[in-house]
Amino acid sequence: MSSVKPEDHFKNIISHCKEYGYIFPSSEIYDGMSAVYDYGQNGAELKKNIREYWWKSMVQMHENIVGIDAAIFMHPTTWKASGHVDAFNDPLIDNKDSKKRYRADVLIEEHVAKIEDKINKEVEKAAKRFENFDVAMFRSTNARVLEYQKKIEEINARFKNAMEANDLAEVRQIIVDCEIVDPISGTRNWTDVRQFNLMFSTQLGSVSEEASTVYLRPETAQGIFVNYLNVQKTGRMKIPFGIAQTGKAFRNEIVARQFIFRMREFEQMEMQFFVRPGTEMEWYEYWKKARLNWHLVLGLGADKYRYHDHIKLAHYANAACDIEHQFPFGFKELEGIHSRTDFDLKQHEQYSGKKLQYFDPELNQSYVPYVVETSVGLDRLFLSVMSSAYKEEVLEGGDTRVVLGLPPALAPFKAAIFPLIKKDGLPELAEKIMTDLKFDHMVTYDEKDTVGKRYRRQDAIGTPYCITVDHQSLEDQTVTIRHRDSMEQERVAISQLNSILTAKTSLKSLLSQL
RNA sequence: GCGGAAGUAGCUCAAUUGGUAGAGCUCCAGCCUUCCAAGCUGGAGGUUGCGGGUUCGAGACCCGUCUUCCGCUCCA
Repeated sequence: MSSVKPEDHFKNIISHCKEYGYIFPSSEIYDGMSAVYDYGQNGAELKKNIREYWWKSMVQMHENIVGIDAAIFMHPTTWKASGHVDAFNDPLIDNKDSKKRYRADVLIEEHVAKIEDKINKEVEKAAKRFENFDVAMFRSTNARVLEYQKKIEEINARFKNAMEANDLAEVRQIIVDCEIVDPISGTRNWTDVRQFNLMFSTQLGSVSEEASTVYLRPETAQGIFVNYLNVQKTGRMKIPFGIAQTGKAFRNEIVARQFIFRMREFEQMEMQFFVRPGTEMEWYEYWKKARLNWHLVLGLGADKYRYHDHIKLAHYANAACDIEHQFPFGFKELEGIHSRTDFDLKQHEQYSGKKLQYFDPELNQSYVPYVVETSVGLDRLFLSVMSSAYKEEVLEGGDTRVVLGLPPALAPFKAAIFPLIKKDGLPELAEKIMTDLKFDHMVTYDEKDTVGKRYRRQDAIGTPYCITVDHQSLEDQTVTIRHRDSMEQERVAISQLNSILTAKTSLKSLLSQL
């Protein structure tokens, strides 16, 4: 480990990503876009390799999982059914003194809860005072309780009307009228209520009068749910089975930061596993384990991963956990495993009017399947790999090197091929080796500068092997192959290079450990 | 969104109280021929994030704006 401070460590990783063609700020010549990044020549390769590792581990390695590629545009009703139109619309309000931001609806709900507490206290007090206490009678007759109850109903009705009418000024007025104070500053110095719609919307249709509002999908999962029956029927899928998908999703985050950790445009890799109701917890446990193992096989360090079980569950889930990874800025969510019950399919049944059931021949009955979801952010995964792989080493003799210890199967280039010197026919032989290997492997060629410099350049982009052609190569058709991590060399026959690279750098080397 | 810090070459950073924008590394073309970044010669690369203002003169001072980092907040 280096002695670099954590915040510098993260900065260095970001700089390294830019300097070596992994990640650039988007539209940088126009000053960039907040929280939008572009993948460069090496980043695109690494990202593609991670995606492929995921896809093959899901689709190719499981006979009962198939992949789809749904459109980003979906029928607007999809998002009503999924709950995103409502749940993704948060009215927010700031307190000008404490500078804290709150969800306006939460403030009002908490205020209502406080009044309910008061009712309960009245009931408790009365219960102590009277024998043969009739709670229901007390609640329906006590003047003070009735007054509280009336207040609650008034507030709830006002709030409901305000939200339905999208009247944000009225929402603020409710907060003012209820004399709600900021718990921190204790003041009522509120800003206006503002609506943050976390879904991006756009217009479909070229003529504005005929155009309708569509959303850029905030998750890929719904593309799977709306196609669940198509895939089940045409693929003759038998429960339990899964549908996998990778693709872009979009969220208009209020605050999007920490490099590519939270972006407004990002790529998800999701798999929805359809199971018989009642068996979902077994499958939830199965995928929880399987997914952690998938991460561990990357070899970036077992201590960098941990589970985080959700206590507060989303509206659709009956169990949920995250796999967290230790990023330079702490343990953060990398992947989510959720038992989503039959919520989504039931919702789509209701909104579409189509039956989304499965006939189970073993049970001889039809049902809406339960769903266990695994959902991982590809960009986060990229950052987890990059930040774990980045090392600043101090070598014997005091000089330093920056090396990306990428898993060889994920590295953009599997090998670099060098002539030791740029004459005596060495470049010609090196280029011939290159030409032979490139049908099967991503390889690169370099003849500039001393060979030591070239090794370091490859270390910096994470190339696991460097193949050097020297004078001996011309005589006995052997070359040296130099290992990135140990910097050790061995001499091998040119004819063996292809199979060596296949054995060490193909995805099979990872998939076979699952 | 609020508070703090910052923005000068591809990267890391200089530039005295306001007085001609520089260095190292990288990169490119050669020379040299050596298995772990360090030899030699030459070269490219900047309206100092952007826009105003003060001044004889602004990289520096003032205002606005954009972007990034840290903290708060948010994350179905």
